[in-house]
Amino acid sequence: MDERSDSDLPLSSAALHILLALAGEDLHGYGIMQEIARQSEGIYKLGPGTLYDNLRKLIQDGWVHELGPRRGDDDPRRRYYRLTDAGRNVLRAETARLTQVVREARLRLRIPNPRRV
Amino acid sequence: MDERSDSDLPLSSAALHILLALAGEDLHGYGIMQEIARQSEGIYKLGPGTLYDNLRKLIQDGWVHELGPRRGDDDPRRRYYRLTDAGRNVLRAETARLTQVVREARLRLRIPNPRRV
DNA sequence: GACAAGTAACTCGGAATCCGATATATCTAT
DNA sequence: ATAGATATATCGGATTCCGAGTTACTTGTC
Repeated sequence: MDERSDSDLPLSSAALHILLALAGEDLHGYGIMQEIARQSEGIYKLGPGTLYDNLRKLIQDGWVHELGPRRGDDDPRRRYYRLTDAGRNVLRAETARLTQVVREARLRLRIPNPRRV
Repeated sequence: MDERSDSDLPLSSAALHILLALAGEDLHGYGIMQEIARQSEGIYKLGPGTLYDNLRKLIQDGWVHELGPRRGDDDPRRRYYRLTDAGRNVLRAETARLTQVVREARLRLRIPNPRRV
């Protein structure tokens, strides 16, 4: 079980949220922005600058790859992106790391652990 | 229930870890670096550049304040820092936010929730 | 007492990242 | 036909990161 993508951690908030959005389904750029806003209930918003900067880097690192436009009646302007296996792995590693961080924070802040998360 | 420090979120990794380190006890700069390395088991390391950049900003924002050197046999070079109430509040808010992020990630990655965190 | 290693605070400047304003064009509904 | 939402993308200033380096003190050990 190769678990060490640790040198890539921690992910920036932008990268984390993009990977998280793509973990559910393939999305195009605009869709990623909407999905992130939806998931975070508007707390975390990401503009086009940050999105495309990050998308470029994520592709370069091999964590995301571009699918191009879909066939069918889909809007042909859309360019879809998909999480790679490597991308899924870093997201998994970052989730594990954040779990520890949250646990530590709960301990220090005396916030009781939820019975069910 | 005033819960909205949301505009300050998300915290950068550096800020989060500094606040987290200080949530346990007052620490001096060097001690913060060590505590962070310890907490993350060496995964996340923070050099002096990032530390002091962030410390300056955290103080400016009123989330941390400086205590100065301690009396007694303590190393007189040490300058201690303490988390303010406001700092504790943002840390609490960020913890809540990250809890959601982790939950969402577990869902999407099909990682089962732990019975006890 | 001399020496080394570790502790401690802090600066510097290049690199990376953020991020909104802006541009351009297309699609959808009235 | 028009308006508003959808969609991709760039640009450049601002912010942040971050390690190398600087200075100096403390705590050993020989």
